[in-house]
Amino acid sequence: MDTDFFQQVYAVVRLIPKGRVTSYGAIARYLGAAKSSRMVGWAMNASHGLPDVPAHRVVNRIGMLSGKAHFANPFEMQRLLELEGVQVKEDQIVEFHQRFWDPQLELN
DNA sequence: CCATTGACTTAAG
DNA sequence: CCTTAAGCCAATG
Repeated sequence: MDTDFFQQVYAVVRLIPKGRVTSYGAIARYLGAAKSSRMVGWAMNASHGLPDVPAHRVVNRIGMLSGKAHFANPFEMQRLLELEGVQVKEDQIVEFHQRFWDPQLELN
């Protein structure tokens, strides 16, 4: 389980800076599985109960809160984001292009 | 074992 | 940005 794909996803998600967000595809690309963005989503689905995996900082490529329905309640994801200073309007992250954090570029 | 599903992405129109 | 279509692959039925 050490080099599990899921574990790698969690490792990257934990590195997302507060107030920044990234996409499933960006994470998948960073892990060398560019075409497996869906599996990143699966990993997040399994991340429930893990101590510090900020799943709310991971959205789809246009900054929409596609995973909000999978939280305890659909408002939790938006609430957590706004708590970190990320503004959300109509289930979409405001100024998404600015807020976007690409592990491939920023983590290096 | 085959079929369907899905917290996705890209390309084309 | 919307729609349609196709690719992707683990999990589930």
